[in-house]
Amino acid sequence: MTVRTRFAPSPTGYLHLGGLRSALYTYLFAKKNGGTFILRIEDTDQEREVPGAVELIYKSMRQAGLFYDEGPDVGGEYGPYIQTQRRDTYLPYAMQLVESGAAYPCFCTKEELQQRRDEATARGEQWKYDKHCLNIPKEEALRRMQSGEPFVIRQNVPTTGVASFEDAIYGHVEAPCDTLDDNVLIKQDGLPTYNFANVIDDHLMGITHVMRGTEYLSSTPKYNLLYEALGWTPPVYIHMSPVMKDSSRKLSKRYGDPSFEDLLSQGYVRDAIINFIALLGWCPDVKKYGEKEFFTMDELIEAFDLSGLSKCPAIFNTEKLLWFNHEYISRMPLDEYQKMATPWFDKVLAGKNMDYTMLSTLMHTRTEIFSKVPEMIAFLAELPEYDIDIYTHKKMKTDAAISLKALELALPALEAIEDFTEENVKAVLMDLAAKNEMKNGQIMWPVRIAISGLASTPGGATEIAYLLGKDETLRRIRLGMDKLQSNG
RNA sequence: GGCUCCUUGGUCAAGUGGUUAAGACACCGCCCUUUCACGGCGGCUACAGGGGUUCGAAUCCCCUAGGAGUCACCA
Repeated sequence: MTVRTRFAPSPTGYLHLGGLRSALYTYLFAKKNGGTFILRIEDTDQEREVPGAVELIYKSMRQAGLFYDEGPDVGGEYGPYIQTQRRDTYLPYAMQLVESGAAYPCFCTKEELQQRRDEATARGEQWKYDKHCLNIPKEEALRRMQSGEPFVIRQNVPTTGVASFEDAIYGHVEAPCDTLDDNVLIKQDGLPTYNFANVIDDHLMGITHVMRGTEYLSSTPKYNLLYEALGWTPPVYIHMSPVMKDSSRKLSKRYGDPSFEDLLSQGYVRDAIINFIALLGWCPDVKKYGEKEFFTMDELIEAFDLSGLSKCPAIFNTEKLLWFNHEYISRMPLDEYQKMATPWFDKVLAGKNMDYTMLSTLMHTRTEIFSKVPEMIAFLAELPEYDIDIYTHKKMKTDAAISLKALELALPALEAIEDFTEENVKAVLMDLAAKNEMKNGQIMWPVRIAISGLASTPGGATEIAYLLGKDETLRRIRLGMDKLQSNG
């Protein structure tokens, strides 16, 4: 049997991280088994549809590297892959169920339902559809449907017994039928609800493995009843635990939690996000992969196995993502780094004519996330205000007096350099330390403080001096000397 | 509230009756070093609680507690 899986989002906005992870696992499972990965758009709720969301999904999937074999914009033999474009396929199946008694038309208005629901609530009862319209004789019901009276079609769930299914992760799951409601299958607007569309489309599209979030765990027994009534074999169900913001809240845009797009624009790199997300709720077989935690997409495909999926919700924690991001950035080739970093450099250094290649070598292994780059290098554009206390450093054996001396020595020495390269600056300053019997740090530390104004910087004194250029370096050293003198 | 599912350190997690209960991130030391970062070494912290079953339980069963999901003409 060829594996066919699908990712079936509804176009209500951006691709959130929970959705991204579901899509990733579904993709990995298909590819691992040499199967087909399908994208299907579930847009049966026309009111919730957000304009442009479908295109956003296509774009995000590609950015994430999740290439589907079949889908609305790539075609396939089982299309269309947008449910509203399949609107006529659902009713005949619903009528087949009506015919067999597994479903029935319902003419109750929303107002009537609301009233009965309120009454039930007032009596302290749990509301469930009361099968009111199940009592209408079939001929009368058909006549009313044909006469144009508004109707919906409801699933006729048995009142006794249990409904169940087998889940690849959670095992046997069952629910007493009397706790299950007669859900609407076909809405008044003629479109199916998720409860019906997922069954019909998964079957029609030949989906062998249904992978989705655990929010469907408790309604899946009902779906199996539908498969049964239709005489179809249910797919293998694989329910995936959610991604949480904290122990009690799911990740959601409503609370400002980042989407995949947001993460990218903040300067997280794609492969780091994918690697991190993959390991959030799934663990590769330790026997085969040991402590390995860096995986390319191909390696994820190779390693993916359902037995590594976790049953419990995982909290999305940016600390580790940040670490992955740092690692991925450090490992990328320098030129690639420079290409990615340039727009961020430009935010504070545009027009400064700075050596971006040199800057890149300094920032390359120090960049955790690109959005932090501008503030890390802002001191190059403008010397920040600083307190002379930072000239004092115990380990470097520096204080204000030594620092002043160091700057006094450094100024003419640097001034004398013709070709102001990093190597030359370094040679001069090291030489200075040696000749004056000072520790390297006693020269380097004060110079770096004077030209950066910061206790810690990407790169040391010599690299920064080179980046700033001779004039600016000398200007900042003089400023430092002034500061030290006036406070001394 | 009913139903369903879940519960190993702060976080991600390994573990499927016998382990000194891995590893990673974070955090804290120390080393390296012209700062920071990187790197190296070391440290801290966990089986939700209570009952069983068993020679032996994080692993099996029950109860309690906590959490999540669901109970729409949303998906």
